[in-house]
Amino acid sequence: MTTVTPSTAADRTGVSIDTLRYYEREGLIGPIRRSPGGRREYTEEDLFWIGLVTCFREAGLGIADLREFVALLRADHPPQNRVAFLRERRAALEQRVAALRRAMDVLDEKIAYYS
Amino acid sequence: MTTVTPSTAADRTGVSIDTLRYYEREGLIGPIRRSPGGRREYTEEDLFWIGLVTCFREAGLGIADLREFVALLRADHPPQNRVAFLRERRAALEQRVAALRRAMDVLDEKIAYYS
DNA sequence: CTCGTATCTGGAGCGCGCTCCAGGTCAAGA
DNA sequence: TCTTGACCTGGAGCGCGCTCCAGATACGAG
Repeated sequence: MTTVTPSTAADRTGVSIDTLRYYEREGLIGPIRRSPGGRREYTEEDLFWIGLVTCFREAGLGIADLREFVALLRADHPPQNRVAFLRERRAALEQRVAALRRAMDVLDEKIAYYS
Repeated sequence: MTTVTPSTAADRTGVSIDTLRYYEREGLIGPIRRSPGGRREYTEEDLFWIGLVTCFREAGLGIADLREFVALLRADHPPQNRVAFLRERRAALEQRVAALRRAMDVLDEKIAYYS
């Protein structure tokens, strides 16, 4: 399996090495495989997963949310609450979109007023 | 002019008294008028403005952004950059909406997969 | 006037999400 | 072999946005 060094992983995901280690400590990614010498070796799957985490972070989900999300999506988890949890998260994101729309409406009004 | 005590202002805006004072210190609201004894007296305009600030905070704008926003909207400001600034903020909010949509798409995919 | 509650100020403390640092290890090139 | 630079760990530090606290003052009800 072809793997990649920490600095390359950082370059390719846009996430700093420190943050990658932080995410791993927090259980959001990995655990990442190690070389005989103890260095991390990121697989393509790892990079993909980091992309998912980044996507959710950019959407404003907190570390604790993501930890729960990860735990739920890891294959070994009993699937019972999965869909409910996912729907709940989706609804929360919709709330955030609504808040953004309200703010944008205010801005539009001000823009119209000053134009 | 009818005014309102700090605790009433907090109740009506949903913002804690401490946070109201914090916002005032940071220049996001007020300065709030004082009674002879030194207590704050919030006018209806103050409450309305607090609502605006809250709206933007909920949309994820930072304190520094809001300070700039407030400075720009306060009547005495030269109007030259106003509209540009507002449009810029609007674009930033649109970016955030886009990030949320990406995350929601991922969730939808997972929901479909597990349903 | 007294009591109790609300409010005042300045400043400390906190949770989050990184970010940085010291001191040491590993590994590729000259 | 020696040097150089990427990487390791554990832990400290930081900026943000509150939130809480101590000690003092204001003020309405009885």
